[in-house]
Amino acid sequence: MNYETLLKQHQLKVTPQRVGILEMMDGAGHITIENLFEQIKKRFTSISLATLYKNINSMLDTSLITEVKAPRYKTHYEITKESHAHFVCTSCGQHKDIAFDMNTLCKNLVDEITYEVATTSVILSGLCPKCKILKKML
Amino acid sequence: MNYETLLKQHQLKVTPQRVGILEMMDGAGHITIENLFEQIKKRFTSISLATLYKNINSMLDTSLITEVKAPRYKTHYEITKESHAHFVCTSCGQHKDIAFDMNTLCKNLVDEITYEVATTSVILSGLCPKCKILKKML
DNA sequence: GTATTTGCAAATGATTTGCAGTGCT
DNA sequence: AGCACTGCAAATCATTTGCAAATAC
Repeated sequence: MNYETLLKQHQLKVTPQRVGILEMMDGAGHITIENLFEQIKKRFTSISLATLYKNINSMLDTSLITEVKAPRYKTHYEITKESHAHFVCTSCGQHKDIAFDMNTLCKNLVDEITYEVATTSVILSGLCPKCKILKKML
Repeated sequence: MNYETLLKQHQLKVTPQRVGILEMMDGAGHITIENLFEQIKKRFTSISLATLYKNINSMLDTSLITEVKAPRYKTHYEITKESHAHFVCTSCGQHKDIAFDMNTLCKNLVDEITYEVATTSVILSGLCPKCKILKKML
């Protein structure tokens, strides 16, 4: 993925900090502000948390990135991609993407004449395969 | 709905504050901490925000209530009920419940042998009928 | 009577803002 | 050059904690 192009497509100026944020977010899949700040400080020693928030907000405003707010967990951020569901493990906290046809869901869910669905977010939580096995061994 | 019974069923002591919180939450359908505090102060003049948070947390811990975290909106709380989706209007902020068969969704979404889905949350956002019409009139 | 809950004040955590200096196009 | 972005410090907003008095059971 070319992060510079991505930024320009969303009417945002290309700065090394922004490119770094996108690289790390993409590498992690989805990441919290806290983890993102820890990571990014390694490369940009003097980056400020305020800059991180400002950039996250600009990128949200232009829909370059998406917020994932799962019940009981800190907000995660990810580069906007195809409709998908999120699975959050209640034991290890792992977030995993799950293929999911959101368009079909919307058609079934909402009468399209009355509601106009723009964005959707599906969050499941429970036990991932690893934690399911670990729990049995206790 | 009998709030005292509901509290007892969830191993929580019955206090007037807790009953009041549940009444207001039930009346509103789903409500933010901020709005809940405004409302509840009218009846319990000296209630503290700390008490509100403590109670919200106890009720979450016992699953008496559920958190609804929609992207771009403040967290809402609701009394736990049947699986349903939420529709959030991006124009007026209205939250509306939508009937939704979550069990069927889960079966399709996740291979049940590997993942164990405990809770699900579906959030849609877009324009509600009222705002859709208003927008056309501009 | 004992354990839990309440309310207050203070602490902590998360996010935003203002402003001077710097960097992108 | 001009406007947007960065980094710092301070402000604001959200949530939690400790403790003494009050309340539930």
